[in-house]
Amino acid sequence: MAVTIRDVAKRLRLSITTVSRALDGYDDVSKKTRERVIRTARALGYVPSRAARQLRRQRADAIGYVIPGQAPYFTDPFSSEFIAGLGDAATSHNLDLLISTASPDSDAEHHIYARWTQSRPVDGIVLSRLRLKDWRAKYLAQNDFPFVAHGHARLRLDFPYIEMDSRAGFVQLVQHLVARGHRRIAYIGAPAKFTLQAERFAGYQEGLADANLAFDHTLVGESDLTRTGGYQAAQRLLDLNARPTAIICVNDLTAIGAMRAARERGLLVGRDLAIAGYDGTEDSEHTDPPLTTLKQPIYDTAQRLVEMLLQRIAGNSIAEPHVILQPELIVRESTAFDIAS
Amino acid sequence: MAVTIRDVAKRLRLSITTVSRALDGYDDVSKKTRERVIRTARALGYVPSRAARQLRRQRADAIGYVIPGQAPYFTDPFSSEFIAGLGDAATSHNLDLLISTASPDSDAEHHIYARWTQSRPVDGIVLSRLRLKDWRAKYLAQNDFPFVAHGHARLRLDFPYIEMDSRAGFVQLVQHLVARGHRRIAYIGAPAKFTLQAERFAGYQEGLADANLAFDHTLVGESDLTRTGGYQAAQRLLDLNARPTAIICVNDLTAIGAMRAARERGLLVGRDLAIAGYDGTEDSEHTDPPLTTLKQPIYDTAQRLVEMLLQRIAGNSIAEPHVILQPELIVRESTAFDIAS
DNA sequence: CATTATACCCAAAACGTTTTTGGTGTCAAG
DNA sequence: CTTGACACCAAAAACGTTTTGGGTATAATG
Repeated sequence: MAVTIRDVAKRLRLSITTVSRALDGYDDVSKKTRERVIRTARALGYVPSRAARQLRRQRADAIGYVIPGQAPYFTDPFSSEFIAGLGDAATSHNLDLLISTASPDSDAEHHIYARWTQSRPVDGIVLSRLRLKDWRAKYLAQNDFPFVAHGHARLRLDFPYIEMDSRAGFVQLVQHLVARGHRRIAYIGAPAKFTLQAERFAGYQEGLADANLAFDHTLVGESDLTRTGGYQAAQRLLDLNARPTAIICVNDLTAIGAMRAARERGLLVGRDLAIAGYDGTEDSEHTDPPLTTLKQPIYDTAQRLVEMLLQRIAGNSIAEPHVILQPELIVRESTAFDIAS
Repeated sequence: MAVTIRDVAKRLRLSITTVSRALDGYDDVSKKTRERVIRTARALGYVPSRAARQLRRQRADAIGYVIPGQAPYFTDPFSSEFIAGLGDAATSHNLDLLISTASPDSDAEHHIYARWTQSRPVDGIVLSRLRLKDWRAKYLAQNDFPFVAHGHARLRLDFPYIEMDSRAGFVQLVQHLVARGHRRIAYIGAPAKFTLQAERFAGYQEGLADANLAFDHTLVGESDLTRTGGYQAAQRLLDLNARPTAIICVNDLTAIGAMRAARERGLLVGRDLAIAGYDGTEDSEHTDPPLTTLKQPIYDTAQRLVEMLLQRIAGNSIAEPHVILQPELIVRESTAFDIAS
């Protein structure tokens, strides 16, 4: 059996009250006793029981995150970098991080949020990959449950979030391609329900309009944000009679899949066809050729979100509750060369 | 405030005992009462408090996993697929999954294991990427804390694990390369402390011996299991006077980095240089050219490990406590062609 | 000497469950 | 009528903390 506060108290012939208060640094216990307590507590290897503390304090000292996994491709570098950021921030604040997986709008997803808000194993939740009408945000707001999000929703709700101005990013990306001589620029997006798709697609269209290029819906494909999704969508685009000379992809994984489709058709990416992605994951540095991308600070964002969430849980007002960051355009060889139009 | 068991009892004019036992399906409460209880419990939205239950039952209904993260490259596809497997298995058993990150043998790592074993927010722990003398396995075994592992250690310890016979896999891989005409086959490994390195390196050497090829230590490089690590190690190998014609990499990420180094030197992977990896991640399908690899069932292994861990926690003996699986050699273009030796 | 201030410490309640132990009422058998 | 069995229910203890509301010395002050 683990050593409890009672054991420490008994050993020192003190009350458990005093031990508790000594360890918590209250000033109504003498310096000498406090030191004695701390010393023997450490000697005995005493660590407070999490469950007991939670029960008494009515908080869990834990935060939760549900990976938006989609069988059979869970392995999204965005998620894993995001989780690393959450995890590191959590441990540095002495919190636990609870992880679950559920595909968007599934029963499992509903179930996990219900459980987490009722049974309260977590004090707050981090949301990512928001949807336009995000039931999670609605539900959590309704139940007054603390949460923060990466990205925002199209709802009349006020919650703290960090968002990338990916719209501006994609405008910039289109500009870049136009400057390289591209006129037929395709776009491979994500399902329409995701906010990120709305933003990025709007940026793509705005970029076209700015350059006086007509929007052509046959040049728009859809991916499920995986490599395979990008591969499939690109196959269709590249088999068009009037093939695009450039493809902008909603994320790096999609772009990696698209590059493969291009290679299979004997196209040299960078020369015959430009491809660009979004996220700036480590993947993008090592593709052939290295991938032009819009980089977002995933790890740092995750950390900052945890800080915001903690403020939210503590009931403090947040200095800057709506953060908007600019993605950084990183031009690499996949779009580096002029195209003969 | 959340609704407690007391509220349900009061509403029904029953004791909390009866409510508790009714909900847990004991047979000393009449069918009629049980149904009434269940109905109003649901109507009131009652969910047992996790903390209270944990405290009373002396278990957490949660398992823990520490991601072997290494700043600044956390984004390991192995980990994220592994986590997805753990997460899905956990939710399907109504468990929570606690995640933390720590780099191997760091203070943070010691700290987290101490906390988890003492403060008991988890009932058991899943280990991965074992080390030859793994202090974690030693520590957990000493403290009689339930754990299972992916891979095993070189210690006199008996714990349940699932392991790949990567040694045999690498022998097979060398054979494959030899059959393609390769004679100078290099190897990029991981730090020596990892079991996986010992296994795979041994397989590489054994394969050479089987083919009567001399072992040449200059053909051995070391990576930190990341793309960048592979890139750097491959640079050295490819700048040798007597350059290898094939490079076997300890994992897919390393191989992806090595491919980049090859491209930068104008070498066509598959024709001028063969490269192979290990893991069979989705990455490997989409590289240029697609990567030959040894595939291991990461997701399924994670799920199975959770099952084993639950048996361990319940104190049951495990039918098959030491599982050894064969990785599957997937030959793709990166090693597909004969080399002119 | 009585009073107050100060410094330290403690008993007990509370958090929300589960489990142990025992109690009451009904009915059938002796 | 007594006894035992059975079905149902409840009181209370326990899990290990934190917090509330004192309490007791000792020293300083009037």
